[in-house]
Amino acid sequence: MHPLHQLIHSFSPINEKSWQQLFEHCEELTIAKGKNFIREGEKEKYIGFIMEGTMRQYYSRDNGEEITTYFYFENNLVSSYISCINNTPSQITIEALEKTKLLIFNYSVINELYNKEKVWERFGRKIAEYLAAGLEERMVSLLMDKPEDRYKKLLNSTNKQKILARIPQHYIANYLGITPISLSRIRNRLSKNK
Amino acid sequence: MHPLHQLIHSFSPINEKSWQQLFEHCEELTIAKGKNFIREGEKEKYIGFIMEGTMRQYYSRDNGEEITTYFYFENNLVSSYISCINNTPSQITIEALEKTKLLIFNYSVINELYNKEKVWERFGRKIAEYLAAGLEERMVSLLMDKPEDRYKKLLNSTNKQKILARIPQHYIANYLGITPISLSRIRNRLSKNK
DNA sequence: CGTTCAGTTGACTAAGGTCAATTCCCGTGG
DNA sequence: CCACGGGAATTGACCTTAGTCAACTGAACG
Repeated sequence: MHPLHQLIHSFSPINEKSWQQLFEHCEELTIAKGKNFIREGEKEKYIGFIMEGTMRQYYSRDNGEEITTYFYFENNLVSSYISCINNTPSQITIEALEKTKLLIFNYSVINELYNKEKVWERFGRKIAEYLAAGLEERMVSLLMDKPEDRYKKLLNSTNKQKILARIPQHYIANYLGITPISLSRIRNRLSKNK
Repeated sequence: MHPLHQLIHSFSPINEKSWQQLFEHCEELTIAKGKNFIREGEKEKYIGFIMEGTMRQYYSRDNGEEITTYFYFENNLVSSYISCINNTPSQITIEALEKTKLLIFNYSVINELYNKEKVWERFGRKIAEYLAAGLEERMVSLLMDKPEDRYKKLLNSTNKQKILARIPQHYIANYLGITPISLSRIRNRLSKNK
């Protein structure tokens, strides 16, 4: 089973025939380190599935400062999901942190599948629910935990290895909502206290 | 058209017959000021639709401190959505800030409708997408904006009237991620600077 | 080698948190 | 109708912690 088919299947059982309807519209795309998959302001809506590589998603402030909000690894779906569902220009940019191989398809394809078959509609629901649950957890952590606690949680997360090994520290910092300098101090503090 | 039917219809067109399948499982419930609709740890999953009243949703810390994460008004759906979709005990409590009239139904009802009809599955998708978009916006604001900015955004929001008029300030404060004392100072600062 | 950029460290600033006292508001009961 | 009680909001003094700015180190890469 194709890894993307497998991922989709884990949300909503999709048989081979239905899967082909998506797969026939997929293309491969390789993005070099430092290049973008999706750019802020863009209207073309693509969904990507990471075969190999690492990406980061960020918002830009007026002054050009970048605020990282997410990291993606192998077997993750990447896209400016909000801009797809609201049909608005993307507010985010998604950049490859290493050379990244993607399987991509246009959002309009998935949208048509939503119309065609109930199992695809269910897939859309499950994905959105999964996303909402993740966002809620993240939001609550930002409200309830101190930066230091959030860093500790990250150290205990299942993605720990991947994140710490493959993501530069200053991106992790603003993913946690703090400055790189501050994260450096937190790490210093933690290493001394035990 | 029943106000709940109307709300559902705005997400996914649902005809009278389909609507009745939900409506026949609805009950009315009135909750007195200060009483809870949903309690932390609870497993029974109900969805409510506010006919009249105001509610607030909060998480509890170990030390008993409450962190308010959302407010609900007339025509809003209220529930521990995450616990419904993950089928886990609720982490949140939803409390009536005034005497509140609800129309309620069990999540299992909606879940069966998801199985029965595609239009209901679509409704589920749209609701989840709507929720995800709202959560993302909120999360980004917590990452990018200073508390003062978040308060200013609240002052410009469409819900401004409702929130400021009907919600005690100390709940607004921790909705913004700050202490009531801090919010008081921010208000003071803003009133002096113009 | 030197250039570059990530990460650390130090000195200082700013802003929110904490604790405590005070005032304000509002509903209740005498 | 007024006095009282209690919670909400404000204010002041002080503390803690993250932000800012700048200097320095060190590793990566041409």
